[in-house]
Amino acid sequence: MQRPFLHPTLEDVRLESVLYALADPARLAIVRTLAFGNCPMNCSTAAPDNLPKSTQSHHYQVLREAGLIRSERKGTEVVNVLRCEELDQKFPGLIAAIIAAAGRA
Amino acid sequence: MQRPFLHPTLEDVRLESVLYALADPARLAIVRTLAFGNCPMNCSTAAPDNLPKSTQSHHYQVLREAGLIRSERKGTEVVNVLRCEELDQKFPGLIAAIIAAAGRA
DNA sequence: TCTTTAGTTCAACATCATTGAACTATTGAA
DNA sequence: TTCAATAGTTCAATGATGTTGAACTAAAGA
Repeated sequence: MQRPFLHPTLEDVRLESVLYALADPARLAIVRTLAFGNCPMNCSTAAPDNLPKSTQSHHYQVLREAGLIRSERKGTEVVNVLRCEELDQKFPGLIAAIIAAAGRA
Repeated sequence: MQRPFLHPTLEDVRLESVLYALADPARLAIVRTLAFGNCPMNCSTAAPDNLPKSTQSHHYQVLREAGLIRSERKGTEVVNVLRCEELDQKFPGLIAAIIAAAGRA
């Protein structure tokens, strides 16, 4: 058994970390894919193509530690979901506005 | 006469750059101060205390190039305003959500 | 047990941020 | 005018971060 992932509590989620995490094009793309897919998705599926696995892994870690996603091991995969309801409770309208804004690029 | 500041057109403003600019605590503080002051404000006034001038200058450049603020020289000062109406046109609700979210920290 | 799959960790290198020191432009006073 | 003060800018050095190939691990399936 591998050690489980650590996720910040909603209280510990910081706005700066959320913005920082979403300021990267690859991570923003992952979040959009999770948002529109609205179901758990493994890492490679939600990530942009041609992104090296080690880079992918790093980006998921940043998203997780910022509190944007929740990850869980399922067999050989890691499945991820957006923590949107929680985040919207803490930062009303923020994630929705960012995802909408990302749609215009 | 010093060379004038360059500001991206609204069209050239990229979401990633906006998020990146606001992911820094000092820059977020500057933006909040400009938002609540709702009038042109010089650099030192809007910046957090004890921030070295060269660092300040760097942060204003990042905010300017991201399209968040508009700067103009007035005598020995540089006065800055938030480009909020413009930004809200391009990214509806985004800046408002971020400023509101920043208020809860 | 062996192989495949999916992801992680490590280490090296590249890129970027911070800031002291020197500089510039403008203003106001003498 | 000249001089000093004010407000920012630029440069260069250092420190902190991001990216990624290579080696590794854990689970699943043949």
